[in-house]
Amino acid sequence: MTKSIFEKIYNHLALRKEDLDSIANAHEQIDFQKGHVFLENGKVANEYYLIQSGLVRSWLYDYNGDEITTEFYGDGEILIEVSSLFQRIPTKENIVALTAGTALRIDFDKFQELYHKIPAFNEWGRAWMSNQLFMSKQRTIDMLTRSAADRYLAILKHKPLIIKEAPLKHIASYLGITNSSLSRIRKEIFSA
Amino acid sequence: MTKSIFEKIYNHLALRKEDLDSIANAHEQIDFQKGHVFLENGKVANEYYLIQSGLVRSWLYDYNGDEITTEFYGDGEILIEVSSLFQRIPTKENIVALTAGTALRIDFDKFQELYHKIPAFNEWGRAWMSNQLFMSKQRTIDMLTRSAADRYLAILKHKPLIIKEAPLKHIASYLGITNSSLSRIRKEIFSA
DNA sequence: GAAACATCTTGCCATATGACAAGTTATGCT
DNA sequence: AGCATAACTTGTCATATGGCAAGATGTTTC
Repeated sequence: MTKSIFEKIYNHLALRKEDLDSIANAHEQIDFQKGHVFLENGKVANEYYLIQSGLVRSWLYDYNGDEITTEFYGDGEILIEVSSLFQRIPTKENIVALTAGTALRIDFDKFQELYHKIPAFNEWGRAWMSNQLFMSKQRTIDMLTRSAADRYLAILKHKPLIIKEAPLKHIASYLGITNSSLSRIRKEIFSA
Repeated sequence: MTKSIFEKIYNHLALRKEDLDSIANAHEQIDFQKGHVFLENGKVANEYYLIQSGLVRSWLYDYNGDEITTEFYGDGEILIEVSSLFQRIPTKENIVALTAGTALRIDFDKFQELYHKIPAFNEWGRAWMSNQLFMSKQRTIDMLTRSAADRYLAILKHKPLIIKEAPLKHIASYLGITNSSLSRIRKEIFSA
Protein backbone atom coordinates (compact mmCIF):
# COMPACT_ATOMS: atom_id res chain seq x y z
CA MET A 1 0.00 0.00 0.00
CA THR A 2 1.20 3.51 -0.78
CA LYS A 3 1.82 6.05 1.95
CA SER A 4 -0.94 8.53 2.59
CA ILE A 5 -0.20 12.23 2.34
CA PHE A 6 -0.50 12.32 6.13
CA GLU A 7 2.23 9.75 6.58
CA LYS A 8 4.46 11.69 4.24
CA ILE A 9 3.93 15.07 5.84
CA TYR A 10 3.51 14.19 9.51
CA ASN A 11 6.61 12.10 9.49
CA HIS A 12 8.04 11.79 12.97
CA LEU A 13 9.46 8.73 14.73
CA ALA A 14 7.45 9.18 17.90
CA LEU A 15 4.08 9.60 16.17
CA ARG A 16 2.06 6.44 16.60
CA LYS A 17 -0.53 5.18 14.17
CA GLU A 18 -3.45 6.12 16.39
CA ASP A 19 -2.06 9.65 16.80
CA LEU A 20 -1.73 9.95 13.07
CA ASP A 21 -5.34 8.85 12.69
CA SER A 22 -6.57 11.55 15.08
CA ILE A 23 -4.53 14.09 13.17
CA ALA A 24 -5.77 12.88 9.80
CA ASN A 25 -9.37 13.05 10.99
CA ALA A 26 -8.98 16.70 11.85
CA HIS A 27 -8.44 17.55 8.18
CA GLU A 28 -11.18 18.27 5.70
CA GLN A 29 -10.75 17.91 1.98
CA ILE A 30 -11.46 20.92 -0.21
CA ASP A 31 -11.33 21.82 -3.90
CA PHE A 32 -10.10 25.20 -5.03
CA GLN A 33 -10.33 27.09 -8.29
CA LYS A 34 -7.69 29.16 -10.03
CA GLY A 35 -7.64 32.56 -8.37
CA HIS A 36 -8.92 31.27 -5.04
CA VAL A 37 -7.70 33.50 -2.21
CA PHE A 38 -6.39 31.49 0.73
CA LEU A 39 -5.26 34.49 2.74
CA GLU A 40 -4.84 38.19 2.18
CA ASN A 41 -2.94 41.15 3.55
CA GLY A 42 -4.38 42.36 6.85
CA LYS A 43 -6.20 39.16 7.80
CA VAL A 44 -5.25 36.60 10.43
CA ALA A 45 -4.68 33.02 9.23
CA ASN A 46 -7.01 30.53 10.93
CA GLU A 47 -6.02 27.35 9.18
CA TYR A 48 -3.38 25.70 7.05
CA TYR A 49 -3.52 23.25 4.17
CA LEU A 50 -1.82 20.17 2.81
CA ILE A 51 -1.72 20.58 -0.95
CA GLN A 52 -2.68 17.47 -2.90
CA SER A 53 -2.68 18.99 -6.37
CA GLY A 54 -2.44 22.38 -8.02
CA LEU A 55 -0.08 25.30 -7.55
CA VAL A 56 -0.40 28.19 -5.14
CA ARG A 57 1.60 31.39 -4.84
CA SER A 58 2.19 33.79 -1.99
CA TRP A 59 3.36 37.35 -2.42
CA LEU A 60 3.65 40.71 -0.71
CA TYR A 61 4.69 44.24 -1.49
CA ASP A 62 8.29 45.20 -0.85
CA TYR A 63 9.26 48.62 0.51
CA ASN A 64 9.15 50.01 -3.04
CA GLY A 65 5.58 48.88 -3.52
CA ASP A 66 6.59 46.13 -5.94
CA GLU A 67 4.99 42.70 -5.78
CA ILE A 68 7.42 40.05 -4.58
CA THR A 69 6.59 36.36 -4.88
CA THR A 70 7.60 34.84 -1.56
CA GLU A 71 6.80 31.19 -2.19
CA PHE A 72 5.18 28.62 -4.45
CA TYR A 73 3.30 25.72 -2.88
CA GLY A 74 2.69 22.49 -4.77
CA ASP A 75 1.73 18.86 -4.37
CA GLY A 76 2.76 17.33 -1.04
CA GLU A 77 3.67 20.65 0.57
CA ILE A 78 2.18 22.53 3.50
CA LEU A 79 0.53 25.82 2.63
CA ILE A 80 0.83 27.94 5.75
CA GLU A 81 1.58 31.47 6.86
CA VAL A 82 3.42 30.61 10.03
CA SER A 83 3.72 34.00 11.67
CA SER A 84 0.10 34.95 11.24
CA LEU A 85 -1.21 31.53 12.29
CA PHE A 86 0.95 31.05 15.36
CA GLN A 87 1.34 34.60 16.55
CA ARG A 88 -2.31 35.41 15.80
CA ILE A 89 -1.41 38.61 14.04
CA PRO A 90 -2.47 40.07 10.66
CA THR A 91 -0.41 38.85 7.76
CA LYS A 92 1.39 40.91 5.13
CA GLU A 93 1.12 38.10 2.62
CA ASN A 94 -1.39 37.31 -0.09
CA ILE A 95 -1.88 33.67 -0.96
CA VAL A 96 -3.65 32.86 -4.20
CA ALA A 97 -4.14 29.73 -6.34
CA LEU A 98 -2.39 29.84 -9.70
CA THR A 99 -4.26 26.72 -10.84
CA ALA A 100 -7.24 24.72 -9.64
CA GLY A 101 -6.47 21.91 -7.21
CA THR A 102 -7.35 20.04 -4.05
CA ALA A 103 -6.09 20.29 -0.50
CA LEU A 104 -6.70 19.15 3.06
CA ARG A 105 -7.58 21.93 5.48
CA ILE A 106 -7.06 21.92 9.21
CA ASP A 107 -8.32 24.71 11.44
CA PHE A 108 -6.14 26.36 14.04
CA ASP A 109 -8.39 25.34 16.91
CA LYS A 110 -8.27 21.68 16.00
CA PHE A 111 -4.55 21.87 15.40
CA GLN A 112 -4.06 23.53 18.76
CA GLU A 113 -6.03 20.81 20.54
CA LEU A 114 -3.98 18.03 19.00
CA TYR A 115 -0.76 19.97 19.47
CA HIS A 116 -1.34 20.12 23.21
CA LYS A 117 -2.75 16.63 23.50
CA ILE A 118 -0.14 14.69 21.54
CA PRO A 119 3.45 15.38 22.65
CA ALA A 120 4.87 13.70 19.56
CA PHE A 121 2.81 16.00 17.36
CA ASN A 122 4.18 18.93 19.29
CA GLU A 123 7.70 17.64 18.67
CA TRP A 124 6.91 17.15 15.02
CA GLY A 125 5.76 20.76 14.80
CA ARG A 126 8.96 22.04 16.31
CA ALA A 127 11.11 19.88 14.05
CA TRP A 128 9.12 20.96 11.01
CA MET A 129 9.50 24.61 11.90
CA SER A 130 13.22 24.15 12.55
CA ASN A 131 13.56 22.76 9.11
CA GLN A 132 11.60 25.63 7.58
CA LEU A 133 13.94 28.04 9.27
CA PHE A 134 16.93 26.13 7.99
CA MET A 135 15.62 26.23 4.43
CA SER A 136 14.81 29.90 4.66
CA LYS A 137 18.35 30.68 5.74
CA GLN A 138 19.68 28.49 2.98
CA ARG A 139 17.59 30.44 0.50
CA THR A 140 19.07 33.69 1.72
CA ILE A 141 22.57 32.36 1.17
CA ASP A 142 21.66 31.11 -2.27
CA MET A 143 20.35 34.52 -3.19
CA LEU A 144 23.57 36.12 -2.06
CA THR A 145 26.03 33.70 -3.56
CA ARG A 146 24.52 32.23 -6.70
CA SER A 147 23.79 33.87 -10.02
CA ALA A 148 20.23 34.39 -11.19
CA ALA A 149 20.74 31.75 -13.89
CA ASP A 150 21.87 29.24 -11.28
CA ARG A 151 18.86 29.96 -9.12
CA TYR A 152 16.58 29.52 -12.11
CA LEU A 153 18.17 26.19 -12.96
CA ALA A 154 17.75 25.06 -9.37
CA ILE A 155 14.01 25.65 -9.55
CA LEU A 156 13.82 23.98 -12.92
CA LYS A 157 15.44 20.95 -11.37
CA HIS A 158 13.69 20.80 -8.02
CA LYS A 159 10.27 22.25 -8.75
CA PRO A 160 9.68 22.00 -12.49
CA LEU A 161 5.95 22.47 -11.96
CA ILE A 162 6.58 26.09 -11.07
CA ILE A 163 8.38 26.73 -14.31
CA LYS A 164 5.62 25.03 -16.24
CA GLU A 165 2.65 26.67 -14.53
CA ALA A 166 3.70 30.03 -13.15
CA PRO A 167 3.93 33.16 -15.30
CA LEU A 168 7.41 34.49 -15.92
CA LYS A 169 6.89 37.64 -13.92
CA HIS A 170 6.07 35.69 -10.78
CA ILE A 171 9.12 33.52 -11.15
CA ALA A 172 11.23 36.61 -11.79
CA SER A 173 10.13 38.31 -8.59
CA TYR A 174 10.67 35.06 -6.68
CA LEU A 175 14.23 35.03 -8.00
CA GLY A 176 14.68 38.71 -7.27
CA ILE A 177 15.31 39.80 -10.85
CA THR A 178 13.41 41.75 -13.50
CA ASN A 179 11.14 40.14 -16.07
CA SER A 180 13.48 41.05 -18.90
CA SER A 181 16.47 39.55 -17.16
CA LEU A 182 14.63 36.29 -16.67
CA SER A 183 13.53 36.32 -20.26
CA ARG A 184 17.17 36.65 -21.32
CA ILE A 185 18.28 33.93 -18.95
CA ARG A 186 15.72 31.56 -20.42
CA LYS A 187 16.86 32.37 -23.93
CA GLU A 188 20.47 31.80 -22.95
CA ILE A 189 19.68 28.44 -21.36
CA PHE A 190 17.70 27.28 -24.35
CA SER A 191 20.34 28.24 -26.89
CA ALA A 192 23.02 26.45 -24.87
CA MET B 1 13.04 47.75 39.17
CA THR B 2 14.45 47.02 35.74
CA LYS B 3 13.34 44.00 33.77
CA SER B 4 15.57 40.99 33.94
CA ILE B 5 16.97 39.54 30.73
CA PHE B 6 14.59 36.62 31.32
CA GLU B 7 11.56 38.87 31.33
CA LYS B 8 12.73 40.53 28.15
CA ILE B 9 13.44 37.35 26.25
CA TYR B 10 10.80 34.98 27.58
CA ASN B 11 8.09 37.50 26.94
CA HIS B 12 4.74 35.77 26.56
CA LEU B 13 1.35 36.76 27.96
CA ALA B 14 0.55 33.36 29.37
CA LEU B 15 3.88 32.87 31.19
CA ARG B 16 3.33 33.33 34.90
CA LYS B 17 5.91 34.61 37.32
CA GLU B 18 6.51 31.21 38.86
CA ASP B 19 7.01 29.67 35.42
CA LEU B 20 9.51 32.35 34.59
CA ASP B 21 11.35 31.58 37.80
CA SER B 22 11.63 27.88 36.96
CA ILE B 23 12.90 28.82 33.53
CA ALA B 24 15.38 31.36 34.89
CA ASN B 25 16.72 28.80 37.36
CA ALA B 26 17.52 26.40 34.56
CA HIS B 27 20.10 28.84 33.18
CA GLU B 28 23.69 29.03 34.26
CA GLN B 29 25.84 32.08 33.84
CA ILE B 30 29.08 31.76 31.93
CA ASP B 31 31.93 34.00 30.79
CA PHE B 32 33.49 33.56 27.38
CA GLN B 33 36.69 34.80 25.83
CA LYS B 34 37.28 36.16 22.35
CA GLY B 35 37.63 33.19 20.03
CA HIS B 36 35.52 30.90 22.20
CA VAL B 37 33.88 28.21 20.07
CA PHE B 38 30.21 27.73 20.94
CA LEU B 39 29.53 25.19 18.22
CA GLU B 40 31.33 23.81 15.20
CA ASN B 41 30.61 22.11 11.91
CA GLY B 42 29.73 18.44 12.40
CA LYS B 43 28.71 18.65 16.06
CA VAL B 44 25.23 18.53 17.54
CA ALA B 45 24.11 21.54 19.57
CA ASN B 46 23.19 20.62 23.13
CA GLU B 47 22.38 24.01 24.56
CA TYR B 48 21.57 27.58 23.73
CA TYR B 49 22.54 30.91 25.27
CA LEU B 50 21.12 34.27 26.17
CA ILE B 51 23.80 36.81 25.42
CA GLN B 52 24.31 39.44 28.10
CA SER B 53 27.36 41.14 26.64
CA GLY B 54 29.85 40.62 23.84
CA LEU B 55 29.46 39.80 20.18
CA VAL B 56 29.29 36.38 18.57
CA ARG B 57 29.36 35.36 14.93
CA SER B 58 28.14 32.28 13.10
CA TRP B 59 29.36 31.23 9.69
CA LEU B 60 29.52 28.35 7.26
CA TYR B 61 31.03 27.50 3.92
CA ASP B 62 28.95 28.15 0.83
CA TYR B 63 28.97 25.80 -2.15
CA ASN B 64 32.10 27.57 -3.45
CA GLY B 65 33.96 26.91 -0.24
CA ASP B 66 33.84 30.56 0.79
CA GLU B 67 33.10 31.55 4.38
CA ILE B 68 29.70 33.17 4.76
CA THR B 69 28.73 34.97 7.93
CA THR B 70 25.19 33.84 8.69
CA GLU B 71 24.46 35.87 11.80
CA PHE B 72 25.78 38.15 14.52
CA TYR B 73 24.51 37.71 18.07
CA GLY B 74 24.71 40.52 20.60
CA ASP B 75 23.37 41.72 23.93
CA GLY B 76 19.83 40.59 24.67
CA GLU B 77 19.69 38.06 21.85
CA ILE B 78 19.38 34.30 21.81
CA LEU B 79 22.38 32.44 20.49
CA ILE B 80 21.03 29.20 19.08
CA GLU B 81 21.42 26.87 16.15
CA VAL B 82 17.82 25.84 15.84
CA SER B 83 18.03 23.00 13.38
CA SER B 84 20.85 21.19 15.13
CA LEU B 85 19.36 21.67 18.61
CA PHE B 86 15.80 20.67 17.80
CA GLN B 87 16.34 18.09 15.12
CA ARG B 88 19.33 16.57 16.95
CA ILE B 89 21.45 16.57 13.82
CA PRO B 90 25.02 17.77 13.15
CA THR B 91 25.24 21.43 12.30
CA LYS B 92 26.93 23.03 9.29
CA GLU B 93 27.54 26.20 11.23
CA ASN B 94 30.48 27.47 13.22
CA ILE B 95 29.74 29.80 16.09
CA VAL B 96 32.62 31.78 17.56
CA ALA B 97 32.95 34.77 19.89
CA LEU B 98 34.28 37.92 18.27
CA THR B 99 34.76 39.55 21.66
CA ALA B 100 34.77 38.42 25.28
CA GLY B 101 31.42 38.49 27.04
CA THR B 102 28.92 36.83 29.33
CA ALA B 103 25.89 34.70 28.67
CA LEU B 104 23.31 32.46 30.30
CA ARG B 105 23.40 28.86 29.16
CA ILE B 106 20.54 26.40 29.19
CA ASP B 107 21.01 22.74 28.29
CA PHE B 108 18.70 20.97 25.89
CA ASP B 109 17.58 18.43 28.48
CA LYS B 110 16.50 21.09 30.93
CA PHE B 111 14.86 23.09 28.20
CA GLN B 112 13.02 20.00 27.02
CA GLU B 113 11.73 19.27 30.50
CA LEU B 114 10.34 22.79 30.95
CA TYR B 115 9.04 22.83 27.41
CA HIS B 116 6.88 19.81 28.08
CA LYS B 117 5.92 20.82 31.60
CA ILE B 118 4.90 24.43 30.99
CA PRO B 119 2.38 24.85 28.16
CA ALA B 120 2.91 28.61 28.05
CA PHE B 121 6.64 28.06 27.57
CA ASN B 122 5.83 25.72 24.73
CA GLU B 123 3.66 28.43 23.19
CA TRP B 124 6.40 30.97 23.70
CA GLY B 125 8.80 28.69 21.83
CA ARG B 126 6.50 28.36 18.88
CA ALA B 127 5.85 32.08 18.72
CA TRP B 128 9.56 32.82 18.99
CA MET B 129 10.35 30.40 16.20
CA SER B 130 7.56 31.83 14.05
CA ASN B 131 9.10 35.21 14.44
CA GLN B 132 12.55 33.91 13.57
CA LEU B 133 11.12 32.46 10.40
CA PHE B 134 9.43 35.73 9.59
CA MET B 135 12.66 37.66 10.03
CA SER B 136 14.61 35.18 7.97
CA LYS B 137 12.18 35.58 5.08
CA GLN B 138 12.33 39.32 5.46
CA ARG B 139 16.09 39.14 5.23
CA THR B 140 15.84 37.18 2.00
CA ILE B 141 13.61 39.85 0.50
CA ASP B 142 15.94 42.60 1.64
CA MET B 143 18.85 40.84 -0.01
CA LEU B 144 16.91 40.63 -3.25
CA THR B 145 15.44 44.09 -3.35
CA ARG B 146 17.81 46.46 -1.59
CA SER B 147 21.24 47.67 -2.61
CA ALA B 148 24.31 46.65 -0.66
CA ALA B 149 24.67 50.22 0.61
CA ASP B 150 21.11 50.18 1.90
CA ARG B 151 21.68 46.91 3.67
CA TYR B 152 24.84 48.27 5.25
CA LEU B 153 23.00 51.36 6.48
CA ALA B 154 20.28 49.16 7.94
CA ILE B 155 22.83 47.32 10.06
CA LEU B 156 24.48 50.56 11.04
CA LYS B 157 21.13 51.76 12.28
CA HIS B 158 19.80 48.62 13.96
CA LYS B 159 22.92 46.88 15.16
CA PRO B 160 25.70 49.46 15.36
CA LEU B 161 27.70 47.17 17.63
CA ILE B 162 28.34 44.88 14.70
CA ILE B 163 29.80 47.70 12.65
CA LYS B 164 31.94 48.75 15.56
CA GLU B 165 33.23 45.34 16.60
CA ALA B 166 33.19 43.01 13.62
CA PRO B 167 35.94 43.00 10.99
CA LEU B 168 34.94 44.30 7.59
CA LYS B 169 35.29 40.96 5.89
CA HIS B 170 32.75 39.36 8.18
CA ILE B 171 30.26 42.13 7.60
CA ALA B 172 30.88 41.89 3.86
CA SER B 173 30.09 38.19 3.73
CA TYR B 174 27.01 38.77 5.88
CA LEU B 175 25.85 41.33 3.31
CA GLY B 176 26.76 39.05 0.44
CA ILE B 177 29.34 41.35 -1.13
CA THR B 178 33.11 41.39 -1.48
CA ASN B 179 35.45 43.08 0.95
CA SER B 180 36.45 45.68 -1.59
CA SER B 181 32.88 46.56 -2.40
CA LEU B 182 32.12 47.11 1.26
CA SER B 183 35.24 49.19 1.62
CA ARG B 184 34.03 51.41 -1.21
CA ILE B 185 30.52 51.63 0.20
CA ARG B 186 31.93 52.81 3.52
CA LYS B 187 34.04 55.41 1.79
CA GLU B 188 31.05 56.64 -0.16
CA ILE B 189 28.90 56.91 2.96
CA PHE B 190 31.58 58.81 4.84
CA SER B 191 32.20 61.29 2.07
CA ALA B 192 28.48 62.00 1.71
C1' DG C 1 -13.19 37.71 -34.75
C1' DA C 2 -11.58 42.19 -33.49
C1' DA C 3 -10.45 45.17 -29.91
C1' DA C 4 -8.31 45.59 -25.56
C1' DC C 5 -5.22 44.02 -22.51
C1' DA C 6 -1.62 41.40 -20.35
C1' DT C 7 2.58 38.94 -21.05
C1' DC C 8 6.85 38.20 -22.90
C1' DT C 9 11.00 39.47 -25.77
C1' DT C 10 14.52 42.38 -27.42
C1' DG C 11 17.66 46.42 -28.07
C1' DC C 12 20.31 49.98 -26.09
C1' DC C 13 22.63 51.95 -22.56
C1' DA C 14 23.43 52.68 -17.34
C1' DT C 15 24.85 51.02 -12.88
C1' DA C 16 26.20 48.05 -9.15
C1' DT C 17 29.21 44.86 -7.94
C1' DG C 18 33.00 41.43 -8.82
C1' DA C 19 37.89 39.94 -9.92
C1' DC C 20 42.43 40.63 -9.39
C1' DA C 21 46.45 42.82 -7.91
C1' DA C 22 49.17 46.35 -5.63
C1' DG C 23 49.70 49.19 -1.99
C1' DT C 24 48.67 50.77 2.82
C1' DT C 25 47.47 50.35 7.53
C1' DA C 26 46.64 47.83 11.69
C1' DT C 27 47.48 43.98 14.79
C1' DG C 28 49.76 40.40 17.07
C1' DC C 29 54.00 38.06 18.53
C1' DT C 30 58.60 37.41 20.52
C1' DA D 1 60.70 47.74 19.08
C1' DG D 2 60.55 45.20 14.99
C1' DC D 3 58.98 41.58 12.17
C1' DA D 4 55.24 38.90 10.32
C1' DT D 5 50.77 38.59 9.22
C1' DA D 6 46.19 39.89 8.62
C1' DA D 7 43.01 43.54 7.46
C1' DC D 8 41.71 47.12 4.70
C1' DT D 9 41.87 50.34 0.61
C1' DT D 10 42.34 51.57 -4.02
C1' DG D 11 42.95 51.20 -9.14
C1' DT D 12 41.62 49.11 -13.44
C1' DC D 13 38.76 46.54 -15.98
C1' DA D 14 35.03 42.83 -16.54
C1' DT D 15 30.35 41.12 -15.90
C1' DA D 16 25.66 40.62 -14.31
C1' DT D 17 21.67 42.80 -13.98
C1' DG D 18 18.55 46.95 -14.22
C1' DG D 19 15.80 50.71 -16.61
C1' DC D 20 13.28 52.02 -20.23
C1' DA D 21 10.85 51.63 -24.38
C1' DA D 22 9.36 49.32 -28.58
C1' DG D 23 7.70 45.45 -30.52
C1' DA D 24 5.76 40.72 -30.61
C1' DT D 25 2.92 37.23 -28.90
C1' DG D 26 -0.80 35.42 -26.27
C1' DT D 27 -5.39 35.82 -23.82
C1' DT D 28 -9.81 37.62 -22.60
C1' DT D 29 -14.04 39.93 -23.59
C1' DC D 30 -18.02 41.37 -25.97
